[in-house]
Amino acid sequence: MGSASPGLSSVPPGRLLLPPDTASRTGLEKAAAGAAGPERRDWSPSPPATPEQGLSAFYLSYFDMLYPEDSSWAAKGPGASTREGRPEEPEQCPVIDSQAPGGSLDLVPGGLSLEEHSLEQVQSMVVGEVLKDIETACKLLNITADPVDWSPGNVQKWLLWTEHQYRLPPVGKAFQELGGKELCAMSEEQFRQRSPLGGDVLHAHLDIWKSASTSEDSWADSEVDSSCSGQPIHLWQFLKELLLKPHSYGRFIRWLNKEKGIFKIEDSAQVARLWGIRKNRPAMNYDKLSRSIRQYYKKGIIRKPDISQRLVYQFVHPI
DNA sequence: AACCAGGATCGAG
DNA sequence: CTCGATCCTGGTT
Repeated sequence: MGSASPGLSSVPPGRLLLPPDTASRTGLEKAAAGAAGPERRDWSPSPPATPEQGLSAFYLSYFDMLYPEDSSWAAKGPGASTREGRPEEPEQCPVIDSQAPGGSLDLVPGGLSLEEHSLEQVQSMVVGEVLKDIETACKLLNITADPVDWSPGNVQKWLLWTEHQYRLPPVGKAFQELGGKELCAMSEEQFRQRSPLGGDVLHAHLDIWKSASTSEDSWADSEVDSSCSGQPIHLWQFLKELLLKPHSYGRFIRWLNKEKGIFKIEDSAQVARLWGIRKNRPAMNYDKLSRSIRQYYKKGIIRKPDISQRLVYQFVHPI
């Protein structure tokens, strides 16, 4: 049992989307069941705050892949009742800190909608993971994150890789000569026609890439703009800004406990880079950024949480 | 090696 | 004067 459930933040880059030998089977099914059927993904207790259509569809499935063991509430019999046995809303999501499995963090004081808050944190984390994995895959395959830009060769690479990751029957031939644009325009039905066995799953994964890359775009241009508001922005404001958009920045910085204002910087270099861009300070790095954060200690704006962890800070006056 | 704490200095506003 | 950038020393993980 120890083999599964990898430490999330310490996963080797080679892992990519899902450990082939642990959760591959179930994860695959979930990916198909969760992401492929966007019509009936009403599992979310509260409507997502963002307009992104596809994203919420694969939170569930992805969450499953990441936590093959702890997802009993969504577990379906292998191959059994896939369509009927639709998972209930998660009553209580497992604590989702990357490390610190033992003490970890106390989620929510209790009382109000625990599911919503936990769900939010799950979402921001999962989105971060998804984007990270896609980023890794892009580097590995030397393709862009946006499938629309893929050449026929890129499409083949992606197919090969996805087939390999998810143990799908090889279907490259069926999609030969197709560019990214055509691929993205294809319906799930058309995918199935070309590949009766794994077509629906492929389509589901392409969907994930599509929605992930659109959120990437919004990240790209919002990092330039929004400084045009005028007066100089404060670091703490900037950090809250990033935290407000987990879809865009969730892989860089995210809430560990929004109610308490506890957040974690997941990618210190990237956060520093964004801050440098915003302030037009190309030499910015995390060393300097963190020094500025430390200046907030005495001003009572940010502090270290009670249980001090690396890269984890806390707003003194959370909203 | 990366993170953390905090003193010192400097420039912009 | 405030705020943040930069640099630095020294400690911790």
